[in-house]
Amino acid sequence: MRDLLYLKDDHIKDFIEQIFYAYRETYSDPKKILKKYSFGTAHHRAIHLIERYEGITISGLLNKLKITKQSLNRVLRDLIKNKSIIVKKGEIDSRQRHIFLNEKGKKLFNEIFLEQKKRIHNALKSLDSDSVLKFKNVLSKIINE
Amino acid sequence: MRDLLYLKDDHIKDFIEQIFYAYRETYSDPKKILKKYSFGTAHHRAIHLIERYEGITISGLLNKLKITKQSLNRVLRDLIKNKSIIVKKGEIDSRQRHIFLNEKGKKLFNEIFLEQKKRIHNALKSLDSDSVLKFKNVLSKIINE
DNA sequence: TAGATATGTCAATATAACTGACCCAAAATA
DNA sequence: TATTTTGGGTCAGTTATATTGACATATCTA
Repeated sequence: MRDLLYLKDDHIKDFIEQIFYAYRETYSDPKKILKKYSFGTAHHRAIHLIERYEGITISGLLNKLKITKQSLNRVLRDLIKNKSIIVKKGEIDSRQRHIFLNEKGKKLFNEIFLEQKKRIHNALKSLDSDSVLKFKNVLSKIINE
Repeated sequence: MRDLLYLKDDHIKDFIEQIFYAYRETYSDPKKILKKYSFGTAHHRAIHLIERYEGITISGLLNKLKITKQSLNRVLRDLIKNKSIIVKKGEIDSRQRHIFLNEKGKKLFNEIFLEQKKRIHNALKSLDSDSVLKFKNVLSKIINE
């Protein structure tokens, strides 16, 4: 209870504000790269998840992105047209589509990631592992509710 | 250097993903409330900053929001029409406009904040003050670059 | 076979941003 | 004082990303 200090409203308001800045800055760094491909942040988020969860299905993406399938479809159409991703029918359940980055997509992802990495790397490099672990722990608590 | 583990690419990718989720969840909680007033997240962000920085000027808001003044103006027009904010000419520099929440705006802010507070409060309550301090420290490092 | 599930798509609309071109008034400066 | 800069406002058009709602199709499951 001696920690109640850290739960004061002003403190929480600061958090809310800082989370906004952190998101905005982290996701605006690679915008120039995306523009070269005529992509936006929506494409970025999809590419990110497809890289992280190789072979993810449409509904898997929908659950993570929390957008409608109409919105997702526009993004995926662009990525397919650009030949950054490929889509494979499920072997077990052939209704499902499994999505993968191909070579072009992997290159694009790496370009994007390199930009974002700079910021995070810079932030973390001066910190000890305890800070990093605790940061991640708090983040996950915020997400899980 | 023993902490290099915490800077591995996959770890950084996780961060980037989690920051997205944290932002999205934190800012989607109060959407039902905003809708009652026909406001969106753009209005929310403006209201938040006006509450935090009482009397903030237009250029102050622009610097924090990093949007164009045309975009900001749309939002502020709505808030003025709704009588949630008032705008005062600067006494020292009468070109400037200082923006304040009035009673209606304060009520709205509190309604919104209460929703957001739940999530953050829940996340922080089980944690020690060290975690909270370190979380905030990492966040600020990410923002400052 | 009937129903549920996974995906795809058409059309219209909403939200929040953008670019670019101006305007005015007031402050700062040469 | 004359000129330039700054702070703010606005018109018009466009783009990016999302929405709702309605259907369609193939495949899986009970």
